[in-house]
Amino acid sequence: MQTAIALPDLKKLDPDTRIRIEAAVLDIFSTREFHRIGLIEIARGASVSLQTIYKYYGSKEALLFSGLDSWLGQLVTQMGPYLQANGLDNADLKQRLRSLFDVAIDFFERNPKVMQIVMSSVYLNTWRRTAGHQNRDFYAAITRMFAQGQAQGVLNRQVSDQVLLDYCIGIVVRLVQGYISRGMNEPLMPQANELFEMLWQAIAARH
Amino acid sequence: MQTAIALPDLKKLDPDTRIRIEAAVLDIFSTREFHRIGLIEIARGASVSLQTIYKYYGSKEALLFSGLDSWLGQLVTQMGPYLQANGLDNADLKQRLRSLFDVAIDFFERNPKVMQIVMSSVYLNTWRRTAGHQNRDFYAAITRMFAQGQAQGVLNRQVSDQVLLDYCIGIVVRLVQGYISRGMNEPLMPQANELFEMLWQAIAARH
Amino acid sequence: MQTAIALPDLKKLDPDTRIRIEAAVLDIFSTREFHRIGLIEIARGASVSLQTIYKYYGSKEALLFSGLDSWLGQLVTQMGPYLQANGLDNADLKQRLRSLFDVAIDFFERNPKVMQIVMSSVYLNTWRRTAGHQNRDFYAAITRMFAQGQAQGVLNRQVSDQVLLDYCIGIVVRLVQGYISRGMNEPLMPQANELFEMLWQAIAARH
Amino acid sequence: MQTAIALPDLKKLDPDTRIRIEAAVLDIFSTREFHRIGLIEIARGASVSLQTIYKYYGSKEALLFSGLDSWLGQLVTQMGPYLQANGLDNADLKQRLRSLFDVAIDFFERNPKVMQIVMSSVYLNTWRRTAGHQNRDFYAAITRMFAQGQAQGVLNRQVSDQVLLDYCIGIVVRLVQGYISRGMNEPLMPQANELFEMLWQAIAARH
DNA sequence: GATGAATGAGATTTCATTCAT
DNA sequence: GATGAATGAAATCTCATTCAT
Repeated sequence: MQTAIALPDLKKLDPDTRIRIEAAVLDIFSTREFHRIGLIEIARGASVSLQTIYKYYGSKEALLFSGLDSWLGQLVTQMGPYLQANGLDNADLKQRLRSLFDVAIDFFERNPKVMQIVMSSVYLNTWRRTAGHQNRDFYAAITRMFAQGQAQGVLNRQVSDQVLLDYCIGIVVRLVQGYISRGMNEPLMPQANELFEMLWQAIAARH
Repeated sequence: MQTAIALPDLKKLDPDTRIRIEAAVLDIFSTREFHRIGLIEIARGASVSLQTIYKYYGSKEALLFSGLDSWLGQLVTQMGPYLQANGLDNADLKQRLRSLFDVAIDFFERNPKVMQIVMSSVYLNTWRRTAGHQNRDFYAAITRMFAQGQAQGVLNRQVSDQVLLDYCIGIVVRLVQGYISRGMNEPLMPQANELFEMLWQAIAARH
Repeated sequence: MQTAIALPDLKKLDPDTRIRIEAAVLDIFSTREFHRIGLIEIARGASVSLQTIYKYYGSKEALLFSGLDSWLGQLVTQMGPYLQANGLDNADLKQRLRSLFDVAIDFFERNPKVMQIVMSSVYLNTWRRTAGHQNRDFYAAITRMFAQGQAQGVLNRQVSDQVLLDYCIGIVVRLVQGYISRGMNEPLMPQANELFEMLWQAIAARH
Repeated sequence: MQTAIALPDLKKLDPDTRIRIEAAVLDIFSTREFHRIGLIEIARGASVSLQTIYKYYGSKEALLFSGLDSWLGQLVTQMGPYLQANGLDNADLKQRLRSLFDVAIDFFERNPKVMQIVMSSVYLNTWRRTAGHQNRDFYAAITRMFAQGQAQGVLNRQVSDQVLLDYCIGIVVRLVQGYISRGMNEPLMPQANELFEMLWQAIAARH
């Protein structure tokens, strides 16, 4: 009977304090596993008291997920322009997906700690259950995008839009993980053309 | 200064006991997050004493990774025939990859708990650091396979063999995760033809 | 190195507010142990802010002792007439002690909460260290009274005046405590004649 | 709705450990008020872990009361011979009360910390509610003793046996408190003859 | 191999006290 | 005077890990 972890009300938290806390979360949770991290460490890292953290975040898990949501929110924000577009033609779709791809790759190359957190601390399961608003909106928008692409015959119709999305996310996530675990040499952006083209081959309609 | 977790010496452990322990690990670690699971629960589930677990596995983390390694070892074993092949031609490569794809999909559909553990308990980072023997061999073998494919011009040469592998693993892992988080309705095997073809489009050489 | 708790300066506190605070202290501290009582409870009970309490009383302990001092001050006030008398003969002394006894018994029967505070919240030690003005004066006056009684041969000279006082206080306090812990049935006043006579037998000079 | 604090099961606690814990409780709780004492201090003082204390005592309050009960149990044990006597005549009763008086005075002079705990940390109210076995038995036995004394006309019949007991306890407790707060100079034992005679005058039947 | 007890660490909560507004 | 937020400290609990039997 696993319940979604409610994201706390952070509106009343001093923005500056919030920034310090989220920075500490990013810094620390990206270095070690969840259970090897003590909240006092986070508190000290953010120069706040443990109680402040508990007041606004409620629990260790909620703190982590809230932080994660915040950063991924930034990613989603950057993706916004390419998600919302309305007049949608074939060329456009590929172009927009390419932009989304670039935004994602670029985001994680500039914020590898976010992916490191996902890799070292986040339980994908629990995370998905979390009520990330941006998460929800993002999924809705991008799923719609894929569905339209299929309707127009640009994208593969043999599989569901969900599956198309899985290919994209699976590839992007793994590329970034590989980049990080190979020590962050060989950045991905320079190869973006080719990398995206491969992705596109996977999901495009085949005549 | 993160050290790899040494996999313990399980040879002396009564095989029957070991089976009970690994079954309990699979059952329990697949239900909740790592830090929400108590080892007594595992011990009771396997009808062994806590000390037996500590004696042979050494720590909670090692227990989990050891179990994971064991199951993934089964996967690798099933993949064996298609990895080792020597006389290798073009048609053959696609065929073998397809077989590997099928083995993987089939394995996770029959053992969803293994993937659930990966999703809910495993820190990908730490896991990778783990000295999984089969892991190592598997990576070596499959990387060689991709490299050969590239050498023969069957696979895309614009990117490294590592990246080709990332595409494959990223896609398979995400497909299975999606299958599970969508409630394990819509099995993947029936769509395997199309799913693999999409994957192949991504990694195949484009003329 | 235990320091006496300074009683705060309450002159500037609005008398009405002060009454409400002391009433709340009496009500609440008489129900539970000191450490089970939160100051917010007191603040709310008195309809004042926490800061008002801190401003005028300084600490939880000081608040309690200040209240206690205030009520015991009332007791001492009522005792005043019998303490100050100057022309002092034998009959007079017994009479005056009897009056003091009656005043005390009557006071605690009408204000059982005061004794309940002593029983449930007060650390006798700390309390004694407290700079209760009335306390000091009272002790001085009554000790003088006993000393005079001994000088005149009315009271037992084998022991110090301090000890005589201990007998009186010990008996009165315990009688009231018994009355309260037996549920405040069987009031003491109706038996005051006999109860005091017993006390008198203890401290009177024996020929 | 105040419930009595259940005294924990200490049978399984290593006797040596128990002694160290009770010694630490006696030492530390006698110095400061209950809420100024941290359990870690006790734990360190007894060279045990906090968890051991929680396991066997359950809470800070229970720890204190358990210790108190243990020491007062020693007092009751020493009183035993004089409480149980069966052939009971007049002279005997006074003699036995005198012995009890001596035992009590002597006990507290040798263990002033026990009384200091009562004075500085114990909430008399809560304490009384505590299920001290020895407590209960002691009260039963001594009350019976007083009742018999009244029946034989040796003790004052104008008041209840309860009240007689209150006089005795009130006097003894206050004498000891006075002894301690006057710095434990002037020991009480040398004056025991006179002190007890005064007490006896209070409770004996007057012809 | 097992069983029981002890320990250290850290999560979480409550609260006195302090500060800024 | 008041209100809201922050802090430090300590109570309490759970659990991985270790030890002794």
